[in-house]
Amino acid sequence: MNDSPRASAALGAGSPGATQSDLARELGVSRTLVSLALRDQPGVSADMRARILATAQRRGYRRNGLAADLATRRRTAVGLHLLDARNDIYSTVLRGVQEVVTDAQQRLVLAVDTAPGHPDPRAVDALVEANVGVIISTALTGSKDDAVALNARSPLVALFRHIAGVDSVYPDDAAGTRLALEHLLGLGHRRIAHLTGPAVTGYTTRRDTYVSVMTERGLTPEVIVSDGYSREVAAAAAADLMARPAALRPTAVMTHNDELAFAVREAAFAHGLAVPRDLSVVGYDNSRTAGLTGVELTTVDVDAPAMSHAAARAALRRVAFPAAPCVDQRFEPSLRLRSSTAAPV
Amino acid sequence: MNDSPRASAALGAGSPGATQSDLARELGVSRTLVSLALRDQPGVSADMRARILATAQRRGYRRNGLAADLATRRRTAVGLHLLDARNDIYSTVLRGVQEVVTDAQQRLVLAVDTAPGHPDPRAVDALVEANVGVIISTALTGSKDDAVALNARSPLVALFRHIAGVDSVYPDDAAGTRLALEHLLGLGHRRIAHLTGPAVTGYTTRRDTYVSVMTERGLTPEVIVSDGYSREVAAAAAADLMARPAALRPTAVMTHNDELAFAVREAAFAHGLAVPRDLSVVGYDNSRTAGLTGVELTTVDVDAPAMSHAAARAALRRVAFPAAPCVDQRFEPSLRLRSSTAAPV
DNA sequence: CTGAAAGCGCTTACAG
DNA sequence: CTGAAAGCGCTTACAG
Repeated sequence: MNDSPRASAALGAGSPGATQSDLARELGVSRTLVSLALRDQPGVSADMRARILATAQRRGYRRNGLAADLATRRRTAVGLHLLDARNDIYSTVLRGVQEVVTDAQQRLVLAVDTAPGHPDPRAVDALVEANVGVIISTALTGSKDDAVALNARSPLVALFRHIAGVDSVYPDDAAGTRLALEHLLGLGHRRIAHLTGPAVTGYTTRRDTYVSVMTERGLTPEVIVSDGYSREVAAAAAADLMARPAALRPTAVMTHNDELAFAVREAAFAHGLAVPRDLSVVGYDNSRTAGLTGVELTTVDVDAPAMSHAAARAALRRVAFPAAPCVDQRFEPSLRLRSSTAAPV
Repeated sequence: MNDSPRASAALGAGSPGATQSDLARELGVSRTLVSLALRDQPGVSADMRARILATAQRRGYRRNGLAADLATRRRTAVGLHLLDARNDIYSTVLRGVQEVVTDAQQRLVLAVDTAPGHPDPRAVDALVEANVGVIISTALTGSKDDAVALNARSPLVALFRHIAGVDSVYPDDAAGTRLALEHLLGLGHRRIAHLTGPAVTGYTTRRDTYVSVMTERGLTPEVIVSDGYSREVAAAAAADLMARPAALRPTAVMTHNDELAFAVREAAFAHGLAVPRDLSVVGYDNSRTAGLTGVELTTVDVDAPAMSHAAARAALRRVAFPAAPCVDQRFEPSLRLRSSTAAPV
């Protein structure tokens, strides 16, 4: 019952929140002194500092980080703007960002856009109202001008997208797409479709590159658009594709992300098609699920953990040095070969 | 270039942040009036209100929610304390909570405990310093006393765990475990092992029930402990189990969550065992991954989306009515039969 | 080394 | 309907 320091401290602390004023009053010193001591700033005698710290400890003092930010006129919290947390890749992002931000003892405020393709200004607004000093966004689906304008008001880190004039951490999507496509072409596929999300600005490199590569090779590109980026939403578009007669069906599908690839797989199975025998599927992201036995999705690995760490560090840097030059960090993707692809029969 | 209202608004807004004082000065009125008008409070003439709103709009005024909270001495933000965001189930929780919190126009502050089993007080402290009004925690791995003490300082909503005296939203784990076990027993399994996470207080109902049920039936329970709850960390324990000679190996494994079940599957495959022919596996959570073709994990469905919504509503209620009676919401799990279980050979 | 004053952006009584 | 004053919990010059 008494073996847990946290429990006893909490119990001893009594009701909510002693403030610096409370401590100052109890010790008969000024609030300034308390503030200085608590932050380990110079200008306090060792003796006084020790007394203040001890009292703070005993009273269970907890600093109000928000009030401190307000007084400082600094905004130190990091905002994270996610597209749809159900995608595996965003869990990875969340974890990566959280690790770095927590290490730096900073706050992480979250906003999730639930309607991808129709970016919700409320999500970003909420972050701005929460007074964050920087926003890491994986959901910059607007124009570059929009992003640059937003960046001018509230610093931005674009994750997974490159925007000149804004801190950007992103994969080389042209290279990644080529990798995937060349793999399929090398296998002998010619009817290769591309399943992508809603036609939002930004994040179009994968699609554009797909079209270019196909055209270069004298092949006909076919872009299928899903209403969203989650496997649930994409189910309809995938089902339509699989319902075609064999002659009109692609022999391979490359998707904008792994979630869409899962939708294609499920649709294929539902139509009695085997993967990769009747259909090759290659995803994009190398999410954790892609590697499970029984799934084994060939996919483009963008090293999401590394990119998330980089984005978080860029965010922290931006908060610390508002005038620092823009970060422009491009990651080279690699192809992760698994068993969802094979030569067409 | 000019078709986006957001872009033009942002561009027109100029540099960071007009405050209420700025608006008041520009209009030659008091700050009180501006504050009232902006919050749509009574006591402002329609005319004045319109002028204030228009100016706010034009200047790109953005309310500082933190300063408002400070002035009000109210804490309205919701803190979410997660165990390890990589588990599918936590993505679902995050999404569910976010939906409800966003609808209520509230802030969501996040903390993730990366070292489950060794709960990190920093994570909760960070939330408290962020001045949240309530913390939804899926990671209450301490004693009930600890939780009750914490609750006294900063309101808590226990998600996935029942703690008397604290708002709790949780599955009936005894029933869920029985469902899973009876399914395996009905299939004819007798050597059934249970894979669980680190021996932390809390979240022990599944394990305890497993032991009870096995004992009731005159069978020998065998609890295997993994160092953590993620598939990566559990790989070692799962590999040990699968490396046993067939006679000592269980014919079925029931796990504390789906992540651990995935670890068991992979270990089984790595040892040349087929699921369910050589080994039946039943998970717990019905995460999204469990339903993928090729995975098809039999698992206990706890309806995580519904529980997350309930937890978020409980949190909002607690912020609005600090003295409200405790929520105690128990969900009945159901068994989701898929193809990872079969009769032993 | 210590303290009194002013202010961050907001809201809440209290007067007029 | 409108405004002057005080305060939320903190920090930052500025004096002594």
